[in-house]
Amino acid sequence: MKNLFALVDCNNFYVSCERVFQPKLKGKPVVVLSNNDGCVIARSEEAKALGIAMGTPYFQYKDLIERQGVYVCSSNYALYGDMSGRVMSVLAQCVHQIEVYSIDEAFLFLSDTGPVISTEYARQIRVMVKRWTGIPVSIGIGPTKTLAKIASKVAKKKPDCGGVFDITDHSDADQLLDGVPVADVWGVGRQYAKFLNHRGITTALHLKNAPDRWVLKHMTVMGLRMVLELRGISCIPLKTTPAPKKGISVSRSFGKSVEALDNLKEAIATYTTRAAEKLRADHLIASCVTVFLMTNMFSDGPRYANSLTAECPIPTSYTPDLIHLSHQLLERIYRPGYRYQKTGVIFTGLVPEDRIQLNLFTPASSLDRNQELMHTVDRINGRWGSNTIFFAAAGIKQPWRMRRSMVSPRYTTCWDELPVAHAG
DNA sequence: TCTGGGGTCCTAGGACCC
DNA sequence: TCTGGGGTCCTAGGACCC
Repeated sequence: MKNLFALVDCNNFYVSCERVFQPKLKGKPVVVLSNNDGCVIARSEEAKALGIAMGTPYFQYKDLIERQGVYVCSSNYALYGDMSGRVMSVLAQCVHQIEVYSIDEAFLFLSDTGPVISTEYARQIRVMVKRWTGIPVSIGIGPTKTLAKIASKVAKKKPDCGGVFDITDHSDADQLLDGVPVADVWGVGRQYAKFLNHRGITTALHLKNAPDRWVLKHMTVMGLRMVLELRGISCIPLKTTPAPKKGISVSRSFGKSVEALDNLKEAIATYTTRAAEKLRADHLIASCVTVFLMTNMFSDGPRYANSLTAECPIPTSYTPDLIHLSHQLLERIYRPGYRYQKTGVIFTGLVPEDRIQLNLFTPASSLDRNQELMHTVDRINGRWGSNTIFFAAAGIKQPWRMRRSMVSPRYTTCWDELPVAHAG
């Protein structure tokens, strides 16, 4: 029996989302910025051709961007998340087993008992996704996830392959792997790339042929798994049901640095509120809360970073209790006299909400009341837009809010911002 | 002036126990 | 000079992903 993986990868996903609703951006250089308009996190092909690199701070390109007329978008995750869901639901209709790997990627499992394994079928999937969502994708096929990943990169680069590349069809896969820089292998990041290059392992083929024991010693079992996958031995199975979450966190950099404890408390209350919403959406309660804060680690000036974790008296998803706890933690790590750049909250020890352990002093009825209150708040905010009801602790003016100066409308998730079609 | 956010997994080393 | 051995659990830190 033959089993294969296909990796479906949306091309320049965030840029493609913007282009679906702003067709004037087609064929033009476009970049999408991270939160706070910090760095470039997506680029159109035209922007890549101008030499704009991934992850580089926006301000470094301001001149180039102005000179070349590059169109700039602040990131709009409400839009991208919604578009992602649409792409994934099309894919789910095409195969029996799918792993949604990230906002813009999914692995499909192809076996000869399921849908037909063929580049022809993959091309049909591609056309369907484009027609139904407007998003262009590339598809790579291989005997392991790692090889499917490599194949998808080839699919993007080869002009004549129609967006689909099957590495198992390739007459000389080794020659192909020799053309792939080792840094492009899934699982090889900056540190390993430096280490490997230093030792003469510069291509995917070199890594494939590296001795097992040496790899195990220097790159742990993760490295060995990568090598075996390059050899066509599948070690990383498809995860069709998402693993239960281990943590939920919300953090943001400030639009400009913050010194006052009161402002930090507003920010922490805001992030805690958001994180608690996520908890309840997943029907979870948190046993532990961590709060962290830090100054800007890039700038000169005095630096300070700290974090503190505490256990909840009883695991909960009740926003007021969580804000109370995170404020206590913040006050304990706050030091006056620093210009803070970022703070955040992390919930861990997540358990399903129906497994709540009562303690002796908390009557069950008050928990029910709290739960009902939160449920009502979530429903109202879900219906009328987030922050229709909010906690006073989050503040109103929020001078610390992040920058998002060039954000596009929430075309698909907000009634007031639907795209408008003009006749004639 | 201006450098994202939210996750995962693995390992080494310390604490603790018998 | 010279301080057991082996297991488990937890945490911090480091690597990675998109």
